[in-house]
Amino acid sequence: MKIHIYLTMELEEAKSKYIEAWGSLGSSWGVSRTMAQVHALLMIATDPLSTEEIMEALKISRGNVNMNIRALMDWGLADKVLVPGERKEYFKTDKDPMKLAVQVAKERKRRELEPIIKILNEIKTVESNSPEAKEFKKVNAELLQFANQAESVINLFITSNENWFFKIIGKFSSK
Amino acid sequence: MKIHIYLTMELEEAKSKYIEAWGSLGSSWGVSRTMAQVHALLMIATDPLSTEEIMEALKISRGNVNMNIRALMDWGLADKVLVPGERKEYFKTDKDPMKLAVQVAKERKRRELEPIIKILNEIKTVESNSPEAKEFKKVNAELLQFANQAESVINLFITSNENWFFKIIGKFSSK
DNA sequence: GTATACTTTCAATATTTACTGAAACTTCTG
DNA sequence: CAGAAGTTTCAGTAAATATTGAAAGTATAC
Repeated sequence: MKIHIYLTMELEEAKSKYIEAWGSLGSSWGVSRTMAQVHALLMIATDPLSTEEIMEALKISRGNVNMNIRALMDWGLADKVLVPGERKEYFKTDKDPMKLAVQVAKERKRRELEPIIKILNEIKTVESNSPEAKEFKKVNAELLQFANQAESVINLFITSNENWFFKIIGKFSSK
Repeated sequence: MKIHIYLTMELEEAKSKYIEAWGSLGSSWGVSRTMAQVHALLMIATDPLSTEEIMEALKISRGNVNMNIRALMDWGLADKVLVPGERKEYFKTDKDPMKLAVQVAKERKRRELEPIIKILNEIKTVESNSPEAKEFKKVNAELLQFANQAESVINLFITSNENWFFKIIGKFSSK
């Protein structure tokens, strides 16, 4: 029995670490800390969780859980699960990191990359007679080219199912 | 003359748009808005700029310029330029977007990906007798594998010079 | 050495962003 | 339809982050 308790503690500690790490990483994939923590919690939960369970696990308010769950659903990172006979709503997330990554790539492309490509294309039309303007256009064109290349990499990543993407990369990186 | 003025205005407008867009994109590559704006300004400047010029262009304080320039140098995104006979310091950035991207990838790998890989490896050692712990370990292992794959993609990108990376991708994405 | 021309630092402040909690709203159930 | 069980909203507040500006620090020139 003693051993059992010890193991449970260990697991709990590992879980907190996991949630904490995921939370602090959150800002790097363009997501708030709490949103990432809720996501982490869903990642490691064996079953879908209710609002109450999330509240308790992360010590955050009902409103906060609701807002962040909604944001996660908006990103396509969490789903509502309805248990027959139950009135409460439960939430789950896909546990496959690859699917998560594809989803994040998709959303960020739409939210960040596409708007800047649009602006760079608009700027392309600026008149350029002065040397200063010429230089500016050149920098702009290079950045636009780069952004387009980045977009095609992301598209490749999004459309490639499973880890086909990584297999390709693996082949080349060993050279 | 009238035309000249018009063209100048156009260019100035394009420049502001560029700086603004780059600034709002900033947060997505893990950099503050002002830091990204300073960077944008250096990107489109024909010559290295002094602290005063940056202050004036972006309407920000001396201390703010100093801090953000330092952060950019810390990221390897800006360099000090000393003009012989001049006491003032000037700053420039590399105008090649590919070099910028490599630099950002390098820094973010170090600051974000590596720490989480470290934590995931630590967590891997948790004892797992209960089914719950087994499930947790499985999720953890999958994420670790994914993180390692991501790291090798980034490494490939960092070590590949010029757009060798994109040439490879291009070959496959056309399939 | 000291006057000058700058750069750096940092406490105070402003701005932005996230969180709470309670009230309003929406089902469902008998 | 009334009440119960649950969800959503949002004004107020708390926390985190960024910015200023002035004082302290540094280097150069004379």
